[in-house]
Amino acid sequence: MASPAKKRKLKSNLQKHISQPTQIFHDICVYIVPIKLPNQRVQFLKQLAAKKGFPIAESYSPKVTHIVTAVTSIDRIKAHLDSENINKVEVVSVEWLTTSFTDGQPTRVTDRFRLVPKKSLSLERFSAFDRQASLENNTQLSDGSADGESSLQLTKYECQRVTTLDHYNRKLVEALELLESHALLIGGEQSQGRALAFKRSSTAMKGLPKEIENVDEISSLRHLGNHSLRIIGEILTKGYSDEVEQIRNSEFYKATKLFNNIFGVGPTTARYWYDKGLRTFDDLRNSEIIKLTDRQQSGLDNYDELCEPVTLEQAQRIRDMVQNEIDIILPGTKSMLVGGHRRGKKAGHDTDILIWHPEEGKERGLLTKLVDRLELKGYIKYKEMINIDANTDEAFLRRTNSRGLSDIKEKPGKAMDHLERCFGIFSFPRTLLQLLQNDDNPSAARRVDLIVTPASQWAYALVGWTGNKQYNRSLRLYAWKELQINLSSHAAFDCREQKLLPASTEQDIFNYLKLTYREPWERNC
DNA sequence: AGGCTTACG
DNA sequence: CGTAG
DNA sequence: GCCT
Repeated sequence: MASPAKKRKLKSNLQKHISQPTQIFHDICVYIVPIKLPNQRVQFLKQLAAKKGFPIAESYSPKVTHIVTAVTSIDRIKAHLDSENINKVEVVSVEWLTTSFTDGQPTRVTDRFRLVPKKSLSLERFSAFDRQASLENNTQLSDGSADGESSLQLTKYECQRVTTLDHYNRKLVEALELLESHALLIGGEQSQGRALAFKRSSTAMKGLPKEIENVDEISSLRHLGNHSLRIIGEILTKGYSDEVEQIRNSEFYKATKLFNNIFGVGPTTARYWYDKGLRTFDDLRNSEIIKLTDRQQSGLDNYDELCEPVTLEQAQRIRDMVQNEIDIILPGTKSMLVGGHRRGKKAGHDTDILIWHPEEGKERGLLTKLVDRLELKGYIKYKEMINIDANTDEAFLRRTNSRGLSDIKEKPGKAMDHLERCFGIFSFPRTLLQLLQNDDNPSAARRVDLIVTPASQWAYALVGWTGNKQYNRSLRLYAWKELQINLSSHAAFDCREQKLLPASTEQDIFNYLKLTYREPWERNC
């Protein structure tokens, strides 16, 4: 235990300018739980407490009388303190501390400040989370506001909450997504993480049950830190963010974003071209130093048509056409729209079709035949085939093992040369309606993904290909971190039990993962 | 200070 | 490096 | 960038 004098010495540059308290409240001892509070905020509160004469404990001990926390679950506090024995201690919100500072003395603890167990949240979109959070006996911080509205809370993982296409903070989400996209374009090891953090703040905003009017409403929410809150605050107060607009209008962002929109061009290539001084598509076409890959050339050639939104009706027509073909090739084969359209999007950037046969193994060789037929009909402008062979299952288990777990004896994989996926640029005749709107062009180029799955992997393929991307990332991270389950779009492997988890429905997978089932349209993170 | 989804060409 | 949810 |  360091003495107060020693501590003050350690933090001398922080605290030397702080005046001595006029009185010290010896009958209390405050412990600030350093969870969910930015360290800066914790330090600030501690300084203020010292100044105001509030004894602060550096760690939890029996002498503590008030536990101050920004978290909303009593159980999380118990877990953090590794002690159930906090019954005689007041567990209060940060608001209690700040109110006490304002009063100049410890404020009487009322329910307004306590972490109170409460069953039903008033807002439907959080009620599903409540059920999920039954792992952590649900409690909620009462904010005591006059209108009686409950305080907001966010789950650790996006897959634990409902996120729909409709939400209340479009402007804020748009800004945060732009920052994410900018971070990706800048690139570098550091930026990947920053991009993910901005993505998480944006999905956090999508998950909120109402339009935010003041930063204070969300300042203690998970995933919203200094930077995101600053941007949000700016937009709330003056309608826009200087930082965001500066990026949006920058030459770097405009050019790299444009290049990155080309099918086959990722952030690295976009940045490389930008560094070479290129800014427009004409620059690309006229450049003698730039060599386009076949994929990129096709992406550039079809750029305008690929930018046209794919309506649900168009996607359904494409699926119908595919279904007609597979009915001929192998009767009994089924197909369905997945991707954004299954999540309820009315306009997507591509079409994803999942194909399978109820009888395991019958699907072998199907994709090659299907693509051959589509090619003969002239529907395919560009394609890439992705092969999943017998080694895949082995590879899956190898990777699983390399995450630090023991070897697996039994290898379930059996040899099957099995084409799993075809992605490319297809071309379809436009409908009469489309022709009326597009003067000359009789056909429309569309990004299409065809995915063939064995029946045994259908549920995993369905979850994976329904997405969205962020939902999948959160689901897989959650599965691994919380349950030591390795999840992919083929299977799930439980590393504790050392066994694959067979699933025939999406619900089976949610059950394995101890998650509340989410409808596809609730997975729009 | 480390981690950030997973699997394919 | 790129593709996909 | 944000969480642990």
